[in-house]
Parts: sequence; C-alpha cells; structure tokens
Amino acid sequence: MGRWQPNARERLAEAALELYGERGYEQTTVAEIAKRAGLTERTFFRHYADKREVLFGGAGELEDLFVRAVTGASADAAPIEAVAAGLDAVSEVFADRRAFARARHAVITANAELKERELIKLASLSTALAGTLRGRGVPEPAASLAAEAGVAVFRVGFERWLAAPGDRDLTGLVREALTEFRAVAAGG
Amino acid sequence: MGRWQPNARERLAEAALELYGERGYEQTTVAEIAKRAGLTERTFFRHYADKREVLFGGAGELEDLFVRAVTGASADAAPIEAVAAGLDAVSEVFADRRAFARARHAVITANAELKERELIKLASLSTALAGTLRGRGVPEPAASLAAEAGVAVFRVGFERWLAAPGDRDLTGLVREALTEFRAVAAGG
DNA sequence: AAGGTCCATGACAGTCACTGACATCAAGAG
DNA sequence: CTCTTGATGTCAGTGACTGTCATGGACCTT
Repeated sequence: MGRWQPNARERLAEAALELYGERGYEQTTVAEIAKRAGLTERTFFRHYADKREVLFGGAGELEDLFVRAVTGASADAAPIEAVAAGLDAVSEVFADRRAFARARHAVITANAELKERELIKLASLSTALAGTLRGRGVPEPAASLAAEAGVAVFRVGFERWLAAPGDRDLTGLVREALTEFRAVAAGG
Repeated sequence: MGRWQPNARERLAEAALELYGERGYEQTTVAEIAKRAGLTERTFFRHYADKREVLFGGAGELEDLFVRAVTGASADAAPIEAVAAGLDAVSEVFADRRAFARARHAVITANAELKERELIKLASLSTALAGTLRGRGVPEPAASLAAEAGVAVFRVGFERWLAAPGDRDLTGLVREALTEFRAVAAGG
C-alpha cells in the first residue's frame, strides 16, 4: 500500500465531472473537487493546468489516433479520403462510451468557458491534421481546408449521435455527415 | 464638458491592445489598462465582461453584417453561394484596416486564452449563419456544414491576407480560398 | 537492516481576475 | 431650483492559480 490512494488524476476527473453535472461548472470550486477526490486544491493544479482542463484529459490521445489513421491511409487517397479514414478510426473509440460522452457533452455545452476550451482542442486537432496532410504532399490551403472540413464533419456526426435515441452507430452517422458535406460543397 | 472624458469604452480597448502588444496579455493587469485609459479597474469591468472581451468589441457587428448579406442573397442561390455573398460583404469591411487587424491578430495568436475567445466568436458566427441558412429553407445538417465551411474559408483567406505583402486584396484571397475549398471537397 | 534519495502530496502565503454594495456628482428634466 | 439619472469611484470580498518549503512512505544502495 502506498502512502496515497492510486489514480489521483482519474479521481479528480471523475469528481469534477460529477460536481459540474450536479451543481454546474461555475458553482463548483476547485477545493470541492479536490475534497471529493480526497486531495487538496494544490494537488488539483499539479495534475491539471486549470479548472477546465480536467474535462479534457483524453484530447491528446484522440488527436494521436486521428493523425495516425490519416498517416496510414493509402498513399494515393485524396485528402478528403484520408480524412475519412481518420473519422472512422476516431468514431470507433467512442462506440461503447456514449453515456460518458453524453454526460461530458451536457456539462460542456452548458458553460461558455468550457465550450471555449473544447473549441481550442478541436482547433489543435485541425492544425495537427493539416500538418499530417501536408506530410502526405497536400499543398496549402487545401490541407487546412480539408482538415477543418474533417473536424466539422465529425462534430456534426457526433452531436447527432448524442442526440439520437437508442442504438444508432456513430461511424454511420459520421459517414452520412461527410456525404452531406460533399454535396453541400458541390453546390447542392 | 462632461464630468468625464468621452468614449471610455474605446479608450479602454485602445489601451488594452497597446499594453497586450507591449508586454503580452498575461503580463498586463486590468488595473494597468484602466490606468492608461484614465479610469479604474471597476469601470473596466462595467464595459467588458472580462479581460479578453476588450479585444472583441466588434464581433457582434461583424456577425450582423455577415448574416444580413446571406439573408439578402438571391432566393434561388445555393447555400454555398449565399455564404459566398456573406464572405464578400465581410471582406470589404476589413479592406482599410489591415494595420489594426494585424496588430490585433498578433496579440491574439500569441496567447491561448485569447485564441479560445476568438474561436468561440467564430463558432457563434457559424451558428448564426446556420440559422440564417435554415431560414432560407436549407435543411440540417447541410446548413451547419455550409456555415462551418464559410467560416473556415474566411479564416484561411484572412490569414493569408495578413501574411501577404503589400496590397493584396482580401476579397480576392477569400474567393480563392473558397474555390480551393470546393475543389478539396470534390476530392481534388 | 540502516541510511539516503525520490517524489507525490500537504501547508501556507500571495497575486490578480472578477463581483456586489454603496457613495459621488455633473447633466438634463421638470 | 430641485430631483432624478447614470457613469464613475471606493472598498471589501471570493475564488482561480502560483511559488515555496515541509513531510513521509517507497525504493535503492550498501
């Protein structure tokens, strides 16, 4: 047995999501989160840079996954097709986490500061994707535009998945969003 | 002569942009901004909700302008064409403000918190555009996707304009970005 | 086993963004 | 001339976040 309970970081993230859900983000103090996790406020800030970041621990892994899938797409795939491969990979990860995704999404959409943080994570993802596409030989601004398109398509598909009843498949909804997107861009 | 100097709000915005540029956003306190504007910290917060918002006073007008142009596009224009009309209208506004736009953009890109605020303003613009498109009879998710596309295209064109030497025309750069975008979506 | 180092955490004081409550005083209304 | 209005000042308070030093179990060395 260690001197402290294990998984301090995860306990903090859990406590934060619960409290943000129960009372709202602004009505929750960091001291309360730390207390529920059996830690102190100071320790919270050693694990998370600020009060928002505690909800975004997985953003880095998601970005890596998306980038790897795009990198791994066949060399002759068009930019939008490489992005589509990334969309499939990312969609799979969420398949069995809809309850968690819904709780987290509800908390985030209820607060402007949290929305800001989510947007900058998506922007970071977009930047990483654009870089990956350039690495595949896609010139600018096509790389940036394809990356932005991919993120927009994922977001639309993801939100429809969260709103959908029962057993709709995220991968399918994201693919539908991509198809719609291409029709719109074509002038449909 | 009033009891106070006029244009307190504008003086605060000017002082803030100067100080953020000179020392950086984080190294500037609200008390310093207020002092340079000849006011107190408390008065700063009566004009701007927070330390970031002072750089985004014009966001509302820009959104209105964009929305009005899309609303005014010919009734049989495709969604992406209506958005293009909005892009033209917004581009015009910036034509003679490149120096200011550059200073502001440099400050914003130098700081993550300011980037977050910029992103949420663009997201708000996107949401407003999507609503306007739905008002024109465009169904979801086409409306949201066309709106996101419009904002992405503007941002790419805008950044190229800021980076470009001399006398490049913003309207032209944004139109080029739109053309490239449509090619990418088509699978080019 | 004794001693030494490591490192996650605690304790505590401090800065600054932001808010609520109340006071002030020129300008305009009547 | 008086009254009301509204932008500003003053002041006290909360909470996010940081720097610094102390603590003590785990692990390593001998």
